[in-house]
Amino acid sequence: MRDYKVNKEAISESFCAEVYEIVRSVPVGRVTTYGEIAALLGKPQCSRMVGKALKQVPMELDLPCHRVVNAQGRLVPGWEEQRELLLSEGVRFKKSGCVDLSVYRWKFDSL
DNA sequence: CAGATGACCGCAG
DNA sequence: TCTGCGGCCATCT
Repeated sequence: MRDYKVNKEAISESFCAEVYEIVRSVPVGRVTTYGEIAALLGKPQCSRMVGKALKQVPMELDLPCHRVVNAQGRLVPGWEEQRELLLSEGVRFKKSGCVDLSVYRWKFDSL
């Protein structure tokens, strides 16, 4: 509790703030991609920043960052728990271990 | 300004 | 499925 400078690369607050809002709006049983979020932010080519932002997201925010996958329907490398979390929400995987984006891809149009 | 990094994207073999 | 390549953008050193 001395300092909260846990941020290593602290990207723009407005950027991560937008990401948080979007990810937090993802309903259960649905997933979204980094490119989608980046596009909603007005920067479809800035998908990398989205991933970096999610990485620095504290779990205290209760963000379902596990519902965010890449455009290939693949999950986060090194995070095996993500698959279990999605399974618990009713998300099915292909035999390859990828999410069926054609079914679970969520569009930010509910708000 | 230049170089390095990253939970990306798409293509090719 | 995996690996390599180049490209994109933001941030750090």
